Amino acid sequence: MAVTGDETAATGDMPAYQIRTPTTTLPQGVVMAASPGTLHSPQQMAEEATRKRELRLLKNREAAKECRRRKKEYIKCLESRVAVLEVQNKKLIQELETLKDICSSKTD
DNA sequence: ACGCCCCCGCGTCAGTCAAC
DNA sequence: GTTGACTGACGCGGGGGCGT
Repeated sequence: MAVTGDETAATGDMPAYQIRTPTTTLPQGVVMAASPGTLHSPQQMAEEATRKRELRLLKNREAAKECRRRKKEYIKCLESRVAVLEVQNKKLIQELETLKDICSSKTD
């Protein structure tokens, strides 16, 4: 089989594109937050909240892109597997017909 | 040229899950 | 309980095909 066949190997009921691998890398240019103990004024708190939100959106944006890429790959993989199985099915049907012919000619 | 429809990719939100 | 990663769902905008 040309397909990897690992879509159910690791997690049972989870599609391959859903298998979660830990990612700790941040997008370029992202700076981690200052520790909460260093914050003082309400303005600083608000700026920190805004910065955190922007960071979260940025990361989620990247995660969504990656998620869609994996999903497309997964679907592509399934489609090629379908193609392989269809060819295999045709061959088996053909073989069955041949065997039927042989059997019927013998009983005649 | 124009409107309409369909498809695709994107950004965002909300919910879930696992790790801590 | 909190946090971060992941993903389904939703809405939006752009591009292409098609009929008028």
